[in-house]
Order: sequence, then C-alpha cells, then structure tokens
Amino acid sequence: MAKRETSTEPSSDTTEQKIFDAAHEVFSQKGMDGSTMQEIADRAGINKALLHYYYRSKDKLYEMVARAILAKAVSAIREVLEKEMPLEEKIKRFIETYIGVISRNTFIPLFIISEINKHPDRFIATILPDDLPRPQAFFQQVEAEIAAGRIRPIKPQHLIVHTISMCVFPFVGKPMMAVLLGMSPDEMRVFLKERTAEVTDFVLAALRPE
Amino acid sequence: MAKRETSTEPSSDTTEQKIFDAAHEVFSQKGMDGSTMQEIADRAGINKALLHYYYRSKDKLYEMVARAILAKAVSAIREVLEKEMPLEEKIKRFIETYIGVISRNTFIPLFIISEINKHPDRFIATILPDDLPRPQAFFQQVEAEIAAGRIRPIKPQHLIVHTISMCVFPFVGKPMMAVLLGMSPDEMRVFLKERTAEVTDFVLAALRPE
DNA sequence: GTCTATAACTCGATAGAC
DNA sequence: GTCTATCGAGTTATAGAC
Repeated sequence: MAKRETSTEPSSDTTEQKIFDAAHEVFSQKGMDGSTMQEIADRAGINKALLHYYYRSKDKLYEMVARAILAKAVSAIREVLEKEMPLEEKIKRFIETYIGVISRNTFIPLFIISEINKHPDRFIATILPDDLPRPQAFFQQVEAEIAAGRIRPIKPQHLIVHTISMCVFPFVGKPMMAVLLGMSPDEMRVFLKERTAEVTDFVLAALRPE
Repeated sequence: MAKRETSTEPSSDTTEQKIFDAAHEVFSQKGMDGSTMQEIADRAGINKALLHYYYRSKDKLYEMVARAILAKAVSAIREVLEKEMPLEEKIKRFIETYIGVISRNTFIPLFIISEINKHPDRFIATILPDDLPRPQAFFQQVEAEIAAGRIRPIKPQHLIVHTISMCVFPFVGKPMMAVLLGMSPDEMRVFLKERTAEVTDFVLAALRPE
C-alpha cells in the first residue's frame, strides 16, 4: 500500500520498467558485485547506455531495486505482527505468511543478509524503509499470556527470533540442508512444503504450559 | 596441484601462510566477487605477483580458503552428531558446540550460503569435503525416543533443521535482528550470548511428551 | 529516447630484472 | 623468492549521431 510516496518501482511497461525488472532479476540472483550492467541490459533487451539514461549509475539502480525488495519483506512482517488477534492465531498466521513470502521469493533473505553485511552503512542509511515493524505490541501480548499461565515463560524477543529463524533459514541454506540430509531436489521441495505445518507445530508445542 | 592431498592450510609462518591468512580474512568478509587480489596482497604485506606465484590464480586461492572454512564448519557438526550419548545431552551439546563455533567465526555461515548460492556447481564439486556428517544415527535415536514415549512425535529431519536454524540464523541476520528488535550493538551482544540457553530450553520444551 | 563508439578505469595475470 | 612494470580483458560511464 501507499506504493508511490517514497517511489520504489516505476510504473507501467515502459523501458524504465523493463530495466527495473531486469535489474531486479539479476541483482537478486547475483548481488551488487556479481552483477554487470551489460547483463541487465541484455535481459531487458535494450542497450547499456539506456541504463545510465534512466538510472544515473549502477549504484542508483541497485539502490532502487534493493529498496523495493526490502519493502516487500518488511511489509509482510508488519501486516501480521501489528494486527490484533489471539496469540496462537497470530503465530500461525505469522509463520504461514512468512514462509509463503519467502518460498515465492527465495532470493529475498539471502539478498538482504549478504548485502547488509557487505555494505551495512549504505544499507541502513538509504535502503532500509522507515516504517519498520513495531514488535512491542506482540511482546506485550506474549507477556500477558505468560502472566495468565496460558503459555510457558519465554523471553518474547527470543520467541520471535526462534520463529523467524525456523521460517527463513531452511530456504537460505537449502543447498546445505540438502547435502546434510542427503535429499534430492525433489525430496527437498517436499520437505520445504512441510515446513509451515512443522514449524507451527513445534512453536506451539514449545509454548505449552508445564 | 602439487600441494597436499586433502590440503587445507599451508604450514608455519612463511609467505605462503601469510597470503593464505590474508586471503582467508578478505574472502570471508567479502566473498569471491567482492574481493580483489590487490587487497589480499596489501593485507599480507607483499606484492600482488606473489599471490600468483604461490597460488596460480584467484580461483585456486579461493578454493583453498573455502575448503578450509567449510571443513571447520563440517567437523563441528560431525563430532557431536556421531558420538553416542543420551538424546537430551546430545541436543544440549549440539547447540552449545554449534553456537560456539559460529559465534567465534560469525562469517562462516554467511560465507557458505552466499557462495554456495552463487556457484553451486563448483561448490559441490571441489569445495565440499567428502567426510560429511551422517545424521542417520541421530534420526534413529530420535525415532526410538518417540517410540518409547519419552518425547513428543516429530520428524527427525525437521527437528535437526529447526535446531540448526535457531543456532545459525541470528548470527547471519544479526543486523536485521538488531533493527527489528530495536537493539543497540551492546544489547545485541548480550542477546546473542543468551541464545545457547534459550534455544536449548525451547527445543527441549517442544519435545516434552503430552 | 535509443543507439554506437569509446573513454577511463579496475582487475587478474604475466614478463622479466634482481 | 620477491619485486616493478605492464598487458589485456572486462566494466562503468559518457559523448555524440540519429
């Protein structure tokens, strides 16, 4: 929502848009350093010089793409975290939403974490959106459930990090997991599809009061 | 490669070693694409040409470093997974060992996952060690505990992926977590120190039989 | 707006003196 | 073994015709 404002993506199917789409594809697969303007131009079906005509430099183009990618990831967390609903349902929805977004865009987390580690200064200064999720409400909700004895005591910060980790990491480390577990690509696909149910089950089991 | 059979690291404090150390530092921070031979030479305090004298190409040098890094990570998993001990103790030790290795070498997981995604072919062919951990024994142990009713039913593959995710991801996504949770670097340090206890507690809680 | 051509620069790699 | 000097390929970016 409010897609325009801070300007993330250009509109309609213009040359500018074609460039942006191509850049999105290439950058998200290969990161900033691993990508070349030539490859982006080729994929957009236009000339290299046009990239500089629409986006002044590689840095600027990268910045646009990175902002769009991050905005997508952030809004997915916000939406669920800030809505009012019972804790168990919120957890279920959070896991479902989060794994959904990531499995449809498996490059997102890898892109974010590798770029944030390579250029932390720029990332925080120019790429991070300013409407970050505010997890305080969620924290209070967890504390309330603990006080009422409906769930086992746990620090809410750790609960949320546990959950995000289990949602995200298997997709980021897919090739590693496949090797470790000795799975074929097909088996891995099935395995990742099971994650939503398995993570939900695991988190709720850990929260059962003693 | 006339070097050494399984060859991971050169010995003593020779020029070769200085190059290797410098390359280790630079590659692990910036990856293959983000690093330059010049920077490695500078950090080693020697000339660029010497890099090519000892390691024929950037690719070869990278391969050596990557193998050493991966071997370290893999042996940490092996050690615990394959030893015989009660399940609860094994889980405790696994988490303790794993978080220990990663917190002392925070770059390892990020390095592995970003490089494996960028060059999967080479990674599997030339960098992956052949003595991978064999988790089958661990799987059987979990199944046995479930059959005996001592833990709640769970697919062992998911249990191990849950656990690894919670150990690794917070270190990989540290800057993201810091932003999301609104923590200062100091608070983040404390938070990561708590992880060993928190993850252990969480996993064991989830495994309690109903 | 879109193209070709090319300038300016960086980087990996090699030649050759010592 | 270690250095300086340089080549050649590849990359970002710009100039200028259309």
